[in-house]
Amino acid sequence: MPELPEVETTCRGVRPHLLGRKILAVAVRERRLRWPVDVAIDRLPGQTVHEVSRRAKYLLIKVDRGTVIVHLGMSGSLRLADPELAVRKHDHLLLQLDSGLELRFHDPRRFGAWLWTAGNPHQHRLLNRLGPEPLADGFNSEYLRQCCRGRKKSIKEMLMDAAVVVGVGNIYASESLFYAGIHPARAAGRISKNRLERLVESVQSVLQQAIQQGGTTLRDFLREDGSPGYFRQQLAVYERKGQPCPVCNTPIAHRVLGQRSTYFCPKCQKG
DNA sequence: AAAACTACCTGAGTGC
DNA sequence: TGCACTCAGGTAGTTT
Repeated sequence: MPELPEVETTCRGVRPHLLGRKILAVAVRERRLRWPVDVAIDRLPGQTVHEVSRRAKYLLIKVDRGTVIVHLGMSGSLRLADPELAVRKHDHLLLQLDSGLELRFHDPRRFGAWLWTAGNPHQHRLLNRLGPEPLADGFNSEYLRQCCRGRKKSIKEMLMDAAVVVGVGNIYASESLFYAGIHPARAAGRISKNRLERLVESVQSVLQQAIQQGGTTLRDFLREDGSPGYFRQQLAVYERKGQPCPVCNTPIAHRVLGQRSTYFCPKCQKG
């Protein structure tokens, strides 16, 4: 589930527990994540955390000799736990801190990642071709128009393309298009400037509201203290097939787009 | 260049 | 109760 709001929530949640803390010990209980856990992670003990930030859906934890790059994948979550607490199934990685707490990475599907770079993390091959942050100035209607010009791909797939804009996954793509009144299957190149402008605003307001609610918990996502995100209650269309549109009461429709479940209101999102 | 599709993995839910 | 099956939030990599 983790899309931008969930990763941002995690980032804000773990940051105060990590900043300035020294890592005392590391236990890699399962190395087989999306890629094998980088062996540099085993050498974290003794290093101090200097910065915790987010780029796209990646968490960046800067320590003495480089940066840990964490991705939550589809089912990952980070949690601060009392080390005495029993380790759960799928707790793949444990970082013992000098505060007495332990950072635990839990990821049933193992699509997450723990990578390392000694240099500038933004130059890392997984990060250096990413599009702008949706909540930054670089993501605006003029930019989006350039991206969409001449493209036949659906606007929803476009929003989910990290080279166009980062952090917008399957849930927030459907939600944003609903608020912009744009049909998710519409060819990206055939949307007017005004409507793209409205889409930029929708993406930003949906993400901001989701961050305020601590993200969306559908199945796996939990915050650093184990609590869920509360944005699920605010979802207008996602996973609401057949239920009334919050605006016009028309039953929400569902179809597959780019092999992903897509939800929309057939009346509010005609064009 | 862009679009289409595959792969990675576990668990929840459904239908027989 | 059990088995077979489908589906799920991400995204790099390969093929068309």
